[in-house]
Amino acid sequence: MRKPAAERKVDIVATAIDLADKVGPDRITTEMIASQIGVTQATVFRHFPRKEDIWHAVAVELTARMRAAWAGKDGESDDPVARLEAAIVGQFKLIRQMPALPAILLSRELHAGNMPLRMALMQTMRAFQQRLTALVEQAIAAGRFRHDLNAGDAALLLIGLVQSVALRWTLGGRSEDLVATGRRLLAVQISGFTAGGNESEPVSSGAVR
Amino acid sequence: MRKPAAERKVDIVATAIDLADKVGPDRITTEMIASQIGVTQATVFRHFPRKEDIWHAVAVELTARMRAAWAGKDGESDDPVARLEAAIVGQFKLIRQMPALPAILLSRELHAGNMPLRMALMQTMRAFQQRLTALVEQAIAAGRFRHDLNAGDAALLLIGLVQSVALRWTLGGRSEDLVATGRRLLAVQISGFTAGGNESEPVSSGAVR
DNA sequence: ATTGTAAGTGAGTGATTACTCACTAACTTA
DNA sequence: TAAGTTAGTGAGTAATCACTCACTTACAAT
Repeated sequence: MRKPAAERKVDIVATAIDLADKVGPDRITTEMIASQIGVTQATVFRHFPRKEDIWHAVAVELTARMRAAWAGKDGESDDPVARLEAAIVGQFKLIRQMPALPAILLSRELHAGNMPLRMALMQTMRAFQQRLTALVEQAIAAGRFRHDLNAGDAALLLIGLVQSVALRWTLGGRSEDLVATGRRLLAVQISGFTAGGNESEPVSSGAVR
Repeated sequence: MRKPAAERKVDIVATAIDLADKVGPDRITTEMIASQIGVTQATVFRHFPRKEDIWHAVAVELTARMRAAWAGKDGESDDPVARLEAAIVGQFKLIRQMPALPAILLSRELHAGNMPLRMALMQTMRAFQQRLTALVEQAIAAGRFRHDLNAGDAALLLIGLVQSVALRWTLGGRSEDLVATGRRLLAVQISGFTAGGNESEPVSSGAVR
């Protein structure tokens, strides 16, 4: 089946992401990609002259999805804590949907000798951090979080929460419910940020999902 | 220089760990190891018949060091919070000393098709988690942490803290001071666990290092 | 000194991999 | 329908890799 280049490129990127999950980002060969799509290996090189180019396209795709996952949704709440939760749960949902994400972001394929790409990824991370920092600041200003809380550090703890829950989920064979576990730990973390009554203030118990 | 097998094996394992940091765990070739030591490639195979055996030895070495790093030190404090801090700062110090550790623990080399090894690593992780959980429980019992804090979840947050700080340090070119950053965020995290006065209770300000 | 053993080597081998290229077949446009 | 363009292919190639093996050299014990 002959396809226009734009579609084939999408195929190749999607297949690379899929294989990254199955065999690991650095184990992917152009032959694997080709045979899974149902074309010959040479076809892959017609669309991406160097294998490295595939990874570049993958990175573009992933950063776009990550940004979309934490961006404000349509029916945005005016409660900063709820928005904070939404941004983080969004990441969990994205990872559940694309389990290869952590492995790809950490892979040498994207980092080794690829400064520009590396910088682009780190910038995306930093953007996420800034978004979280801003939300924490709003929560502090609204009196929902303690005033002595450092917003930047709190944001780093939240990012760590996402990373570590995702990591444990991946290494643990993905048996547990990523979003549920993430939500549970997020509640614990947030209760530590919360001002005044420490008494297990329930965190946005709404039926999300 | 001819060496007894025991020493050469140590050489090879140490070189593998060193190279894992420089080029990445999955990029290491037996030729790299050999030439860095100053022997021929065939020599490597005399001591480790299969490359996989090298990774097995590396894993044994690493898990031993990790356990040592969180184990109770000699002059053990009786304050559970101080011991908690010591266990975690110990991990930061270990990673500073062996920066390849995170990369190796996450590498496919150690996970792909190596169930027993995978299980052993996860058991080490679980042991760390249990140690932290126990310490958190003690801190709660001692009235230092909130009573409504779930010890297991708190331990997971602390592990996430270690993982994410180490990760950011690695990806960020190791420019910042890992132990200092780790200590700072640990203080923020612990202040969220702390009972009663939330007012930035300073965390074990002693001159540690 | 002789001999047995353990460490090291040189020179391979087959498998895998990214990448090339001359050529063909399928769509598109005139 | 003729001509041009774009996607796809078959058959390579050079490089790299883990691994092998017959052989040599260093060392220790007798």
